[in-house]
Parts: sequence; C-alpha cells; structure tokens
Amino acid sequence: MRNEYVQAVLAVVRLVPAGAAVSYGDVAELLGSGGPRQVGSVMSHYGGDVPWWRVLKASGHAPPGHEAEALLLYLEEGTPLVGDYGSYIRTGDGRWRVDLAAARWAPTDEDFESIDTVAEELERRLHSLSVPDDGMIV
DNA sequence: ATTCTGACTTGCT
DNA sequence: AAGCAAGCCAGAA
Repeated sequence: MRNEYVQAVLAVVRLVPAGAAVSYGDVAELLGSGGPRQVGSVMSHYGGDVPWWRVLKASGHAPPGHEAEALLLYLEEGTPLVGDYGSYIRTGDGRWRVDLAAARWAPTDEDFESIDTVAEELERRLHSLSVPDDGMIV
C-alpha cells in the first residue's frame, strides 16, 4: 500500500469521534479512493495509533481478532450496541455488534472540508509520482 | 501476465 | 446467525 494512501486513511479515522463508528467501506467512499479491502489492509498494518475500534465491518461486527478489547472501548465511550454483550463479557461467546444505524459517524461540514483536503492531496501525490504504464496512444 | 491473498461487502441459503 | 459465492481493489510472488 502506498504510504500516501495509508496516511490519508489514518487521517480520516482520526476524525471519527468517540461513541461513533464507520465501516471500512465508508472510509473508502469518503476518501474516494481504494475499496473496503484496502482500508482493512491499512488498519491491520498501521491502525495501531488511531482509534481503530471505530472502524468496523458493515455488519457492525468489531475488527476481526479484537472483539474483546473493542467491546470494552465501546462500553467506555457509550457506543450504541445491539445483542447480548453481557454474556460475551462473562463467557466470551455472546453475540453482539455495534448498532451502526445509530452509531454511524455523521461528518460535520468542517469534517467534510478536512476530508476533501486529504482526498485532494492524496490524488495529487498519487498522480505526480507515477504515469499509467498501459496508456494506449490513439 | 497469472494467481493467490486479504481487519471487505452484498446477496442468497 | 452463519456460511458461501461473487465482486471488488491492490500488493506480492
């Protein structure tokens, strides 16, 4: 993954406030570049320094492999949850997920500006350093 | 160029 | 709720 892209993704994730959440696909859309898998890849490799638990699957399920820690964080910041997380805490096998319909981040105008800036910068950098290698001359 | 592999998503059982 | 097939985008071999 290009470093420019990594930085852009992390910048967007840092904007998501406590108690809110977005899906991997949401981030890709806001950025207008890459897809859900790319965002997931970035988070798995470089998400350690940002609120990674606020980025999850479209189903509302926490990042694979980090459910337990994420749940504690959701409870701390009051993120809307659905399902039986009580038993998950006790036995580890309860079924729950983030109520994305209620928790999905609604960017403010200011956030959108910030995102646009990041997205434009990303585009600029991606185009300045490379030239299409399969461009057909007509 | 081809194939495989992912913190993905959607639709269908 | 859980599993699966496709579709998806990129990087690695």
